[in-house]
Amino acid sequence: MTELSSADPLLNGLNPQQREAVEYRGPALLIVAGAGSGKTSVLTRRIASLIRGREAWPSQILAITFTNKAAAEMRERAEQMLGAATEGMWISTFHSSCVRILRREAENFGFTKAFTIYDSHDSRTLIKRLIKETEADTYGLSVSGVAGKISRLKNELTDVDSYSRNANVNDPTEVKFLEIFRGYTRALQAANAFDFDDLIAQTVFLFRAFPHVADHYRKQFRHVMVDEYQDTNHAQYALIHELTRECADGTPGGSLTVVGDSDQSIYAFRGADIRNISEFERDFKGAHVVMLEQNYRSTQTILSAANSVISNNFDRKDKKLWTDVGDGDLIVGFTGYSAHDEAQFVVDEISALHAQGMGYNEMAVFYRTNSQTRALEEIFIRSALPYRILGGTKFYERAEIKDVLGYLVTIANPADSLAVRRILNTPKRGIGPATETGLQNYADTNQITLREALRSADSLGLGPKVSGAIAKLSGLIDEATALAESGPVADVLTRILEETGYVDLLRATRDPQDEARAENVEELLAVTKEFDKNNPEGTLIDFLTEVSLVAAADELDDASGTVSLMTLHTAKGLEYNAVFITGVEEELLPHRMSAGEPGGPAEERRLFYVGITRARKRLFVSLAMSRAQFGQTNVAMPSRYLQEIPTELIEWRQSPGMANGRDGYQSRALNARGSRYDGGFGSGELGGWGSTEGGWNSLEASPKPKTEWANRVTNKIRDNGDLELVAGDRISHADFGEGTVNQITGEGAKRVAHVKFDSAGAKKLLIKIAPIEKL
DNA sequence: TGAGGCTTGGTTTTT
DNA sequence: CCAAGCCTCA
Repeated sequence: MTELSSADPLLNGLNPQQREAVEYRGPALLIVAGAGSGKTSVLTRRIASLIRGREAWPSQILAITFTNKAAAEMRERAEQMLGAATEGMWISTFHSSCVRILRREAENFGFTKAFTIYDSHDSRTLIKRLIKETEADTYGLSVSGVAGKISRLKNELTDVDSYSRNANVNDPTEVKFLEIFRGYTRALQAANAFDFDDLIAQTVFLFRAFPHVADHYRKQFRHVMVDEYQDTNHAQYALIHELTRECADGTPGGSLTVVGDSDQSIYAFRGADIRNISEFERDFKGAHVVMLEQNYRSTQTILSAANSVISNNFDRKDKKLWTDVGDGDLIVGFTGYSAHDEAQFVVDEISALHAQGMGYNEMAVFYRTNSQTRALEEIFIRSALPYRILGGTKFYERAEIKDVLGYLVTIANPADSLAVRRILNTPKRGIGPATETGLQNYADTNQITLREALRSADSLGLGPKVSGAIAKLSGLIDEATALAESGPVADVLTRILEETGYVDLLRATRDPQDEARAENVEELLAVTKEFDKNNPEGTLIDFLTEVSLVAAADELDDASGTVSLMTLHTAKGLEYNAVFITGVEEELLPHRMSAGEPGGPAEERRLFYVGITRARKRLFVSLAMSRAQFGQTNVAMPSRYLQEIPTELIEWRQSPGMANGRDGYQSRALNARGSRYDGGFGSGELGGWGSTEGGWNSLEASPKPKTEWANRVTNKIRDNGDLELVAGDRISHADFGEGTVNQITGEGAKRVAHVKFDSAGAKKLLIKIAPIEKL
């Protein structure tokens, strides 16, 4: 081991803990990296110091991240330090590392290196067909239920055989599920395809089944580093274990460095197991732990709020983020009357910050659920503020893109019948479901693939028109396959588009959205050209791999000059000068679905924590008093997490407890220590929030909301609380006039009156807040 | 084969 | 309320 002098530029500007994280040498190292503590910098410097100190060759480094973006960032930073010496390093995501290994080793276990990667949509399509075939829906099995269960099992490394060994054969539903699981596994194998979860799980199975193969990679990767370790699921954990295990010939496993922050674990619902990090020291005996607590991102005010919130999670290693940049501004809180009112606040503050010189791309708005974008978008558009929404429908998930990719997949992997089915009648060429079934049956009886069956269309006794169409399609595939042998991907795609007329057909329709679809396809063509340019040696398979594993078409370009809107989940790993966290309400944050689950509220708290710690300088938290959801307007309660921010750190523009505009007034109830809010929709009571002046109840005295948008929702929010209504009652509504109650549904605060109005028709009203009177 | 009506379900989702 | 998917009918 080479001693690094303290003048080493690699250690410049590092604090003692960071330095230790770079310099420590041993079999296992856990870097507990709080938000904004410079972990990427530490990780890349650690790599650089291994190379510079001649402790490792580049090819012995394996650095694993979860996202392409994180991998790209790490590679870029490593290149800045090491230049060409980074060549040969594996710096990539879990999934692409596994694909790389699987492509090399696929022939060991019944796949070819041309295998397809099924995304979750492909999986569902397949499962849907299996459910239909086995009539499993009559057993209460749904596509999403089965897909979710299969995914969970794979993440736990349970394959069909081990599942069947423990299955309860007396439970017909379980037997049915097993049948589908088996069919699904067979179909993937027959199609020479892996789903996302397989990529990890099959690599683990490969290593376990072929120790000499595993040894090869163990000997290659002497230094394994894993980022965001708190988000690893069991399969990923096992993969890391397998990679760093001792070889059969006694060669010790490589050194393992993991970086993570259990306070930022927000993917438990996807199988991430927080114990992987919290029990790291138990798993890897002699592991060394370094804690990075100094934060280089946020003001002390923001960090104090974050610390205070997260400290409410028990069962965590205590750590306190701190900074030496000073307190900065107070957090600003706002309570809107409605989601639109809240959005108006966000927009107003963004305009003000922009007027003070902050760029739009330095600001971001976070929310818990995608459906919250609607109100925000409306106000952003109306205010002409530039914005973009991250996440949402991904480019490669669009139907038109998947159609076109179906051709490329068919060419690259002829065994993939799912892809063949997709393109069979796309664009329309008269090959209907009956023909498809006929072809599939023919393929099954003759033990050939669907692709091969297309060549025998003549012997199927189909009409001349259909046979001709199949022959033409088959010819096109052959032709394009030949082209793909040597030619660039763009040429293959161009030929397909020409022969099928796909884009022209889209342009010819009257649906205005088809123009956008045509543009998307042309965008894809541009992507292939770009790929060809960047990868002169790249094959069609390489292209498809990249496409499958790149999520959103790299949405991040920070120079765009727009405000970014995204979910709290998407926000992880990002940072902005100003951050708005919206919808900080019970039922939303924590979300109603997770509030009852074990560990749910704690994970939601971490989500809030992640949101808070994204902010560098300014943090805004906002909520609405009423929120429309599923067509109904519900009373919303401030989130329990709001109370966990110390009073003195928030300046309320309009506080939840008292929104009547008296300057300087702050709800004592809101920030009072120990006054735990435990009410909810079902409780029928307002809980601890209203103790000063009745919480939401006092709102009738409020001044009119400042935005005209608020008028869209009734601004006379009142509390009819215990107003008793029964079917047959006559009522009067402020907007709809008089009517008769037909029935009452729901309970407590959620009681809904179904009213037939004399002139306004039938309406459903939330009794608690509707502006109604019993006549 | 496509349009339109009906049902259903509606957290989050790095790959 | 509202989007996606399914079914039905011309």
